Amino acid sequence: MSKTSQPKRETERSVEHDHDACIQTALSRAEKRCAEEGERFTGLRRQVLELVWAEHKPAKAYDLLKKLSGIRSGVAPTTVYRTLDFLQERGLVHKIESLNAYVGCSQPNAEHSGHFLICEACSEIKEIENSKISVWLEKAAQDEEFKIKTETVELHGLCIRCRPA
Amino acid sequence: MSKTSQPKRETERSVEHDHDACIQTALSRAEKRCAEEGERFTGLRRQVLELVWAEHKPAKAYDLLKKLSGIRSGVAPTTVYRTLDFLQERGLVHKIESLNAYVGCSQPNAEHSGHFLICEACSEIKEIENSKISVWLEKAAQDEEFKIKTETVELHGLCIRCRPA
DNA sequence: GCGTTGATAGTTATAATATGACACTGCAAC
DNA sequence: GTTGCAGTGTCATATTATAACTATCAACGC
Repeated sequence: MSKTSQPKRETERSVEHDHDACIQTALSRAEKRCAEEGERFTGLRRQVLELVWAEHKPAKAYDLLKKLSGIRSGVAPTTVYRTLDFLQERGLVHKIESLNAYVGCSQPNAEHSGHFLICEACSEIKEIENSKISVWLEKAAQDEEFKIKTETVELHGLCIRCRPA
Repeated sequence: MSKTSQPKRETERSVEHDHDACIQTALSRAEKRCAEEGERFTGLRRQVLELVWAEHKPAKAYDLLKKLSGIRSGVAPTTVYRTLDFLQERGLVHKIESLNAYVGCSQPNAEHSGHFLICEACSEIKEIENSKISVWLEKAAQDEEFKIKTETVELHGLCIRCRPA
């Protein structure tokens, strides 16, 4: 949560991943995106986004609620859901429907539904940047003359670190 | 719900779709599938499956609960969820994660997660039989060396009948 | 047939997730 | 500085889902 970068912790990811920098990037992108749209990136919104980005894992609304209560007062479920809705509408977080949980969006500039790889073992979530998926799905939908508006694609399984060698 | 086929109603679908036959097919497939696995296809299970299949639309657990209460006694949430779990495990129904609702599975023999087209306008759900989708998703996952176990693919939009000409 | 056993279903309670409606506050545009 | 509205606080409640325990039933060996 600090603005200054911490020494890397040797988690599964950290060898190649400076997560404090990762969070900072997300926050500045959010700031920029809100500015572009004439929306205010308030303290509450920043805090919630920061908490969602705390890990590359799904964050449950009521867990966010608990953590948020630790850093400000007058926090109710509404507070959290309202803020998550705001962030979702601006493409700053995605809801993972199959988990009732939220993750930070790694490419908030694009107009897109997210596509996710979700590890059953370590819970880490990776958003796939593969735009071919949408093209493929469009193709499949066209066979039925169906016009896609939003895509929920959540692939559960084992990530590279958790799958047996 | 009757065993005998009713005259077709002129719903959006019915011109080409005899839904009573559709339900009957689903029920006999379920019966067969349970028999194969040495499971009992009890009255409760049949009633729940029948209710799920009442329409090609997502059925909410608590709506099923209400309807079920109309045709038997001692029905509680547990009753419904337990039965839905049973049916899901045998591939007879799918849960639509993005709606917290259930639909009958149209291809219960296959070992598969479902892929769905969900119309925002009329709520009808169509399960896509396109096996290429899984192949494509596997391919995308392989880039990340991710091993997929289950796929949630729910495409929201407008079906052929509801999209503007 | 009869008792044993395991699966099925009933019962009660409660947890987890999410929304609605209204009031207050403080920033920003004028 | 006032006014208006977005943002937040507050309270109440709806919706979705599970846990733990009990009772019942049906299949099987004897």
